[in-house]
Amino acid sequence: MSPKNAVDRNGLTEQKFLEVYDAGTFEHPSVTVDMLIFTVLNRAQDNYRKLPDKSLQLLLIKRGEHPFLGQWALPGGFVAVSESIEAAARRELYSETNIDNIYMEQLYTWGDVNRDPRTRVISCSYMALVDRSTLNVQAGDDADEAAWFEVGYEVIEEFRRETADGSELERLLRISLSSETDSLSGTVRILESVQGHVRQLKREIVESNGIAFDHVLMIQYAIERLRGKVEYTDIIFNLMPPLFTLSELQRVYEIILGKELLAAAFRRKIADAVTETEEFTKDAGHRPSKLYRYNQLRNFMP
Amino acid sequence: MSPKNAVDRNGLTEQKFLEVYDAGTFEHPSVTVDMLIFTVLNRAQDNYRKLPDKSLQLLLIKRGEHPFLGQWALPGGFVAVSESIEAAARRELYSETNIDNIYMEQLYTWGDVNRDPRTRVISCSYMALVDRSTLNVQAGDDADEAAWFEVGYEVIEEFRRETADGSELERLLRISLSSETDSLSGTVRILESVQGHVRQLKREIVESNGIAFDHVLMIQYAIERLRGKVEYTDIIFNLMPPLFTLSELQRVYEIILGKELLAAAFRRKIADAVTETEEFTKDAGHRPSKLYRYNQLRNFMP
DNA sequence: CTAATAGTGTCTTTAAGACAATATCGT
DNA sequence: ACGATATTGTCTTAAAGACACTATTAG
Repeated sequence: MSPKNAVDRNGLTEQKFLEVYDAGTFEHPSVTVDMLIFTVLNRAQDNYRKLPDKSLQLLLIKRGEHPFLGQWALPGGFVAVSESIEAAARRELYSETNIDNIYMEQLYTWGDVNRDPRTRVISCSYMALVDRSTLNVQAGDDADEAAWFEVGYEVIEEFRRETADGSELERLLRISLSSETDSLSGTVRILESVQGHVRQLKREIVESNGIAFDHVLMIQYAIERLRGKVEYTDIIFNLMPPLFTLSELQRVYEIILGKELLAAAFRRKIADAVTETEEFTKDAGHRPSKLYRYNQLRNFMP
Repeated sequence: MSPKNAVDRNGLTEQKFLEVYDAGTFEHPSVTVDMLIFTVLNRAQDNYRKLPDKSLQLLLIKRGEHPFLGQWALPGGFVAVSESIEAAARRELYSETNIDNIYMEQLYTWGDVNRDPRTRVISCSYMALVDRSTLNVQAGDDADEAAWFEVGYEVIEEFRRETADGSELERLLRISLSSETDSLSGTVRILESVQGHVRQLKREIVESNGIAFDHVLMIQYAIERLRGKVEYTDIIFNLMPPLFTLSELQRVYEIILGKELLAAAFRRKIADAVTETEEFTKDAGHRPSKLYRYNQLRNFMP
């Protein structure tokens, strides 16, 4: 801080300045948080004694109000003036899950002028990763209807165009969300352009089916981030129960990355992220599998 | 959107709802953008015929008002209600540099309650990377004094602590900023904790010397992001002029990453990110070097 | 010639990919 | 024994690190 008696160009000391300062001089936007709460769920297999299939799930809330009445939206709410954004996010997260100790990270702040038809709303999106086994409560404290949706993510088109001073890559991504009762979907266009050496990226909604606001964009962004981070951080263990088999872990990697991995290489790679225990799975109808836990002592930054 | 005649739990149609909706019911925070504008500068060498040294530079503005009068701050300003956050960032960027086509990306939104002593201000930080050779204007349209600061970044301490249900890694990072006339510095503490399998990260200012607000945090975050992205994207070419030598490019990598690279391996690695031209450097006092340009056709996503 | 940087060749080390082979359970 | 998954071994391929060697200029 500057010395207490220093004066600014208007001849004010700091104390005088703060007294005079009027925060309400012009109109402010509203600020909200929107939560992307992901989990991994075991789906029972119809088949003989196969391993349970896993799926990535996202929590959505059915809107009981205008706008987008009846559509599904990310859980979220307003940031109070006396509350940090992160505190608001934690509050929302807790109100949906009733759990405290959950991994959460800020993703992106969405600031287009007309993203909310009511008024100017800026929304800061957060991603949370929960181990489903700790979630006994069926989410939703409030009267709102909440449900888990299985997430599908697919690149449906991708092509390059030449432009005046460079080129452009367009990708169309399809997000599909399905709960026990509802089936939603959306398409996002991502435009990456290079002009000279300057690269720019634009993201826009092509189509949104039952998903409120610009939340498809947020969902697409979150999945992209999750995919990216899974490769160079230990973020994935937030989705795992305390004890897990390497095959389970591999499956979670596979559903997030959207591709199959080779068991041998996979095991080599994550070897020092996990610690083996003395325990095994049982009654599986096949060879038991050793249980592992996350190795906390692993170096955070490689 | 829901059908036009649908009614919500208060029996309102969407049109009625929007008419009745009152945006000004409660107090809103202010929202600003803060710009981290980076450049690479050639510093002339005192020595015989050595290559010019390079340094990473950041643009700061000297505050002529309370609070933090006389200290240096990131350029930035309020987001108007009728303007997207990104537009506000572009506007600020243009007003400082007088250039239009600049690489810019959103970094993080800082939402602590007391980050600004005047009132509640939420700030969204953006990073911009400029090729210094296109910047003929000495930055700063407004009356404010602007200056480029050379950026230093150093890990000064790092240790692990065992806690109840896990462990904690504490790192102390020192940021130093020096212009022709001023020398600023700050220390940031980063605390990464693991409890069970849940990891959390906290960032706080230990000390800030001549740097206004919480801008040391923003600077530290930006450098971290820049370092990270330089390794898996082509972001670095935004800092390069249209034509450059591979040695120059390597030096820029080195100052950003804060470590030396081996020339042979480096050349192999970036081989398909660049295209060679027929031109060479001249009058260098040593063997001329071939000039390259950025290869736009490179696959954006590997 | 020398100082300085540019650029290449190649051997070693490490990591990733591919795939076969072996192990162990419930029925 | 069979179906299913678990786990290891090893050969191949690709990338990164290390370092020596050759090339080209100004003075």
